Amino acid sequence: MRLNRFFLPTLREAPTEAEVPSHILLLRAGYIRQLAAGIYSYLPLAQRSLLKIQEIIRQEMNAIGGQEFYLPALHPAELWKDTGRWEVMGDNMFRLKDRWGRDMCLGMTHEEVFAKIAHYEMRSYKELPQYWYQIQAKFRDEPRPRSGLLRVRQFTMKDSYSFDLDRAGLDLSYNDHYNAYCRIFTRCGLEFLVVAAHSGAMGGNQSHEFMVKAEAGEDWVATCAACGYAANTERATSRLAAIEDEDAPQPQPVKVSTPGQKTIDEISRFLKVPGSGQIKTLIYMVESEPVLILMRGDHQLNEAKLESALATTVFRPALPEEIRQAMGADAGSLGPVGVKGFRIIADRALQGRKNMTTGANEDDCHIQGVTPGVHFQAEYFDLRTVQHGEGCPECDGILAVAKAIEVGHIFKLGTKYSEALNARVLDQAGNLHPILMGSYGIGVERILSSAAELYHDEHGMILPVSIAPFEVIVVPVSVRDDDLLRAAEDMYARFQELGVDVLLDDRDERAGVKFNDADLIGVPYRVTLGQKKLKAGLVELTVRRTGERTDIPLADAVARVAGLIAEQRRCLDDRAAALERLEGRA
RNA sequence: CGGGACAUAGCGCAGCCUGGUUAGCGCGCCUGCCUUGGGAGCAGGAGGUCGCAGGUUCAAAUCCUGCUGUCCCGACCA
Repeated sequence: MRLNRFFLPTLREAPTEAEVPSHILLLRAGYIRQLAAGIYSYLPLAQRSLLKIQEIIRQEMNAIGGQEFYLPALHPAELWKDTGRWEVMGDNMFRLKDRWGRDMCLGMTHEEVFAKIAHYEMRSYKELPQYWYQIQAKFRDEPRPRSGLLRVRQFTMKDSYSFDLDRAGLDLSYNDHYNAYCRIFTRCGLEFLVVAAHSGAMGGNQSHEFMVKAEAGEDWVATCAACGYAANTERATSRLAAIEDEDAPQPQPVKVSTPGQKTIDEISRFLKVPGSGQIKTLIYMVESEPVLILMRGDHQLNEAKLESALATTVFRPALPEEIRQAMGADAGSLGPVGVKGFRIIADRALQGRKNMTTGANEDDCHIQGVTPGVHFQAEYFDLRTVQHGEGCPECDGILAVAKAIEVGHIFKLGTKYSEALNARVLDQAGNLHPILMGSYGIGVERILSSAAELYHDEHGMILPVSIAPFEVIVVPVSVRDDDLLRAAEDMYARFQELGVDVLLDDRDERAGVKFNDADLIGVPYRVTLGQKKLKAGLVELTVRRTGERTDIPLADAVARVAGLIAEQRRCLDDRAAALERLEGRA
């Protein structure tokens, strides 16, 4: 491509609406422009990069036997009503009506549509397993789009679905996808980690997320450097230091006056009791019934874990009026002792504790000497969010908690959708079985954004060669010098002959402008042609990642750079292949 | 949905508090000269419904009300 005719609207300054590095860079480098909140146009640079990412995904999906489909983005409501997700998805779903007033929606994901096809067409276990995938736009009316392409309302997802007769088959399908995903992200040049994850609204019972550590991420992952334990904090557990409580001085709790003291910290100071010696009482409305949730004072409730414990998604923190009506006191003076008629669930960290402090259900009063199991009964679950620096649950190591971007997520769905949509096959014995499904997603734009987050400097992006929109840029420092221009044109033509994605900066601009643009858009290699060196038969090669510059003979420049690019690609491919051996499953 | 902020030229901003004739600045853009190894220099020029709609006023970018849009902080997900 000739830059002279290429649409490259680079910005010298960062637009104010952008805060995270990838957003700023993608805007500045002329990759994207915003159309509305969370809706972006992809300009030629972005499109080139995204197509390369999609091609890598295609190759790896095809390699495990995946078959590419292309399903509608526009769905009839009935399909989603059949699985109950018409209601479950709530305001996150874009809804519309057709001219006859029929309810329609834009697809948020495609379990329903694929399962429907399976329902119509799959009859026998002999047809299984199947891996079906597509690369398609998804629509989600996010409450808060943000961070450029990281959280948007329309995005491109590679979604695949596996169909198996039984559990063992699903396990194999899941592993195939697990391995394919490792290869995909590796070939895209990302450093990533795989973590145990919460299944959420998707249903199913096992899932992993593929995470790229980055400040701009919206997820938190807990990892142990010692044993490799890794989990989303929605799932992560940790080893807590044991606490030896003294026996309470009296058999019954004692009420104390705590005027104006509401928070855990205030009580700590006022009563000289650390947060770990207190019971924090939260009231949630669960399917419109108040439920008491008890946490150790210094611990945080994790709503994803609460969802698992309650086995419902219909809950929310109670409003102040609801709290007063249920408990007879305001938040800040609540406790489980003497409460009747409400469900009480408690975090496991309270099990075996004694002589604790909590609210008395009377404003400005607390009680001390409370022992779980003696002064109140509760159902125990793991409900707390792990904290940085706590002990690893699987070894003697220490957990680190870091922010991360979710680039992929794989689920074992089971039969939720196949049962709802009646996708069944006959087994060998002639019995009907609902098909076991798996669901596997990759956020295509998030790969690009993650790369930009991971690899940039003050000059711009430094994209991996496998996903960079161009592999090399040829820069004659002046196009008014015929010799330079001719040499550059010649080099450009020879790169093209070799199938290298080459950009020729034939703009009549000063060298500095060209260098800055090349740096900004993140082209991995730059060949600079200047008068002096050219007379000596030399050109300059600059490696974007390292900034390293070397003079090389004009005569071998093309072969040399093409070789470097191929070597870089091979390096990523080799790493992907090595992963496969490591897992040894696919 | 709760909380906070912003909206003036393509981008970044000033002006608004304390209303007043032609709304400025930097970058970018166009023309010419000059320059050509890290966003140069000189001269000239184009470009604005001051987010929208009402209101107050002799007079509104400026004050008031409503709306819309965008961003940021909390609950959802690729």
